[in-house]
Amino acid sequence: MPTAPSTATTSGTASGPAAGGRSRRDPERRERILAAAAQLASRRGFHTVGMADIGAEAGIVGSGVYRHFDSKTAILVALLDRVMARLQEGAGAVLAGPGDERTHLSALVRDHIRVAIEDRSVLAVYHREVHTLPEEDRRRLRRLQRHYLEDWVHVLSPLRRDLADGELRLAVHAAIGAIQSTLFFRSGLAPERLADLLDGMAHACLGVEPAPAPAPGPEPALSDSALE
Amino acid sequence: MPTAPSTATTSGTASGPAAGGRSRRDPERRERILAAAAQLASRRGFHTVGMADIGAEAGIVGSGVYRHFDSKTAILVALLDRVMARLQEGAGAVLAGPGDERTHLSALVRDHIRVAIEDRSVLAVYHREVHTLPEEDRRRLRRLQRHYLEDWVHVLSPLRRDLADGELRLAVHAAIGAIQSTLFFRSGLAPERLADLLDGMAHACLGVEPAPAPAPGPEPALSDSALE
DNA sequence: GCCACGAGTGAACCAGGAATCACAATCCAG
DNA sequence: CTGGATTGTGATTCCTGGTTCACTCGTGGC
Repeated sequence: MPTAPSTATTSGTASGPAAGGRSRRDPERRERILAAAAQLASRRGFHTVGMADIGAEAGIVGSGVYRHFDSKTAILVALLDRVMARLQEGAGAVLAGPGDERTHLSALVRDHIRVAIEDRSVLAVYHREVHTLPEEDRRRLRRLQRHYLEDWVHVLSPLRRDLADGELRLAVHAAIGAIQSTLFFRSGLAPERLADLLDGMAHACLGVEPAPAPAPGPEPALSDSALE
Repeated sequence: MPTAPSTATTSGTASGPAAGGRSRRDPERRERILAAAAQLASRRGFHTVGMADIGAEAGIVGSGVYRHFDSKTAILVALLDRVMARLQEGAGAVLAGPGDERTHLSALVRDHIRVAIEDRSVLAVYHREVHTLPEEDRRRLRRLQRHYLEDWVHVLSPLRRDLADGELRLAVHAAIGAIQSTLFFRSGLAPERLADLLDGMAHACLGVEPAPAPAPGPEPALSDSALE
């Protein structure tokens, strides 16, 4: 019925302008959408959540999402790009700082753990969905990922002269695998304890004694990131 | 057009009975389908591969798959059920055998590595797709998975009296995470070397010295399983 | 040899969900 | 205060891909 469109459409649902408490027009809607997508995708898998779901979780209707993203996959790409960027920045900062290889390596480990805890769900989505991306984006992200890994290998290499190149890579993958195992189950441990244990096991995989912890900077509260 | 159905339908395509070389009617078509699904899903993600793809890879047409499986998800369930069963059988055999806790734990590690190498792609699919399953199947598989993990924890517990319950679980997850990291990249290493390194790192995560290797049974050639 | 049945095929069906559109409400600039 | 740009909405379109169906072919038992 294209005619008579004004049959109390807006007042029909309970979620009118007065619903919830948030204003209708939200300046950080885009962030909310990303958070919603990350949350839902990490729980149910990206392809099983619809635009309607994402919208609903972000406080708008499905089609409204297209005001902020060109397509569904654009959301995914934005999400994965962001988490990859976080990892890179962290690694960059570590390697730019002072210290020998061992200190650097331990700092890399700690930073990865930090991201795994803070950006838990996004990193989980990354791990599960990179390979479903369209050719181009996948290639790009994979390249970044390779660079990131190369940083680890480069630092680990002088500490493990006994390992060949492929073996170094394997060790790095395993260490990261150990860390990221925490993405897929609820340990219930306190964040600090969790981080410590992961730290120990990652170092164990790498076969390197952890360097003494550096002076901890301003400590942001650990949670599942600003995104959520 | 229900009438006049005989417009040279069969002779149209070039893929007549003489195509390929395999006989048209294949007694192990079902296995071929599972292998195809595992292969494709591990590479591109289960939801991005269509029935047509699976069929094609298995040597038949898309709709033909329904002669062997009720639905697309039925294929996935069959796949995941099978790999979970493999893990369970392995663990069952280990625990039924002789030896103390350390021997058992090392055997569990080795068996998981075996499955990770032999059933590589299926295990990868499991890891990425369990949570997309319909409620019921997911619950069932998760329960089995929990039991399997409980076996590990139960054996590890007396060897790591210093760890609390949640911490034991974390260690087990991390060890398995380290092992399964091999599912997601090509190390290029020889299978034996790969297995040895993974063995070492898994034990390192668990904080337990590996028990001496048992007498190796009849050694089946390592490859990506009979499925592929 | 013949018949029944299982496996395979191509076409058609159909649902669900991504994307589009016209319109309403809101906010901001001038 | 007012007009334009922006954000949100509901309905509509459109298309991909899973599923069904009528039919054919090859095989194995009688």
